[in-house]
Amino acid sequence: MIDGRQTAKRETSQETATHLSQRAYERLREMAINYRFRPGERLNEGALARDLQLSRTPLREAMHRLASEGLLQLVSGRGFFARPLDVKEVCDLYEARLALETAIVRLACDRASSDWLQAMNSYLDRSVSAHENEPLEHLLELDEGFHERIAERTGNLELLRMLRSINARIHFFRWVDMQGRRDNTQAEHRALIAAIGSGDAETAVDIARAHVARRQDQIIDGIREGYARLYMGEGPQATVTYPPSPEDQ
Amino acid sequence: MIDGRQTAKRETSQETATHLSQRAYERLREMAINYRFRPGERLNEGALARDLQLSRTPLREAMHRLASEGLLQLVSGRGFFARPLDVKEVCDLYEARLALETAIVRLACDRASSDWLQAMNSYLDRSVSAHENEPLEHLLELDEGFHERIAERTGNLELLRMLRSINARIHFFRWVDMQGRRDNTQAEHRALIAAIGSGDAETAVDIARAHVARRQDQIIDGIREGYARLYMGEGPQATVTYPPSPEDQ
DNA sequence: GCATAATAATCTGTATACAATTCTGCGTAC
DNA sequence: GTACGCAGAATTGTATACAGATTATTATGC
Repeated sequence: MIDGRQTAKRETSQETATHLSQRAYERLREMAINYRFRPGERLNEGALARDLQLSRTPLREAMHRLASEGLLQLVSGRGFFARPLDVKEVCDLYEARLALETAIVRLACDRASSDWLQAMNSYLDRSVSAHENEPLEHLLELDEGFHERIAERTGNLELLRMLRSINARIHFFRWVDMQGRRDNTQAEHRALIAAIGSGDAETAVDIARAHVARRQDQIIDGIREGYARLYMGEGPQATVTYPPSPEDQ
Repeated sequence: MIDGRQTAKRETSQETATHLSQRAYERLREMAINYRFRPGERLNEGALARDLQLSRTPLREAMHRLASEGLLQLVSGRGFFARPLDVKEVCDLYEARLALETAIVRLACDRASSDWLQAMNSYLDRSVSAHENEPLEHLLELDEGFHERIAERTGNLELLRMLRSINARIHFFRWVDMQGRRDNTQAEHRALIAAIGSGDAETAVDIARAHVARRQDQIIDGIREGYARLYMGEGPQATVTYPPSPEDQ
């Protein structure tokens, strides 16, 4: 485990203390998304259960769900592992995101209302006011929220679900990506909303593609940078053990 | 690497003695896909565990995975439910499938090789020879296999994973759909492969769209027919209990 | 010193136990 | 006849126990 175990960032406010399995899922998900576990690290169920103050039964239930979402790996007989920094996988995810965004934007063009356009613009207004001296994490959340709102607008919960799942898995790499160039995406977001509003699907798709597309070398650079960041000043990375075969997803 | 796992087709007889949790997952997945459970039915963990001859612990782990894939529903405090026949959900799934297929076909156009084209045509040859007097289930599997092979060809494991997940969830409705019109999809499949082979993305996408697209009323008809089929000669459907709110996915 | 084998410690996968909640059936009131 | 309430039964959610497998550690040979 890389960082402090209890982040307690804002889940304390809601903390709808439902069932332990659900709580474990939420905590572990947040940790996996942000690579709080070393890539490829084996997760010790006993220790994790102690940290989260629950027993292994609900913990394992949560871990099975996360494995099913691609945020953990389950290796038969050896337990659960944090996902490794897999270049191919991240490239695939970026490509899949591009495909999803394209379809989503196209659908949104048919289904946008003037009320919705106004709401989106005011969302961007709020975002721009927060753009200076804001923690990067927050800016990224705003960006994810923007795209997920477009997906919501399609009315298609399955497309939304898939987009969210992908966003969770590339979250860390987008965060690293933003560290390098803290550029302004506002203009592109405005243009995208405008194109959607005018129902011009081709223009909207072009904007979206230019906005979300990453060249493979950019992605690889981001992963390399992320790797360095994760291990900067940390203990010996030789302790990292990779699972032999991803025979389970 | 893409197809490394057992394709969940012939594990029915003598289970490869992996872990119980995995076995429960495969069995339950097959049951859920084919609506062996009544829509909306609550699944009794004790009874299921007895039937599958295992304890509730691995069973629940499998159920959590299936819930995460949308093949079961988890309602807090009340347990797991078979997914209901939700018109909106199935329409969303068909629409998402169309979006995925579009993107997949477009990518495949760039990445098809002559060897691969030949393999696909021989796959279609084998399919056509099996087209008469074959159980519908088998024909549907051949069709799913055809589309998943195209997805494999993109090299993108995430797109393939998403397509498989969607196919699992609409499998039953496609089966019902095929019952009505046992038409020949071979010609369209041939044309699609030809278009992919010539690298003509726009034509390929058009063919794919025409091939997989379903109008909403067609989908609704299929669901209605499926409903009738599920309850034909069955007990009173008043025993079916729906979960009050899908507060978990 | 290095590789290999034997042994101890740890960990996973599963079964079982149990408390808290939910469901069921019946009785009662109106 | 319908609605409400309550006790008993059934079920879920979680903790704990334990066997088998895996990993770490020590011992041994060269």
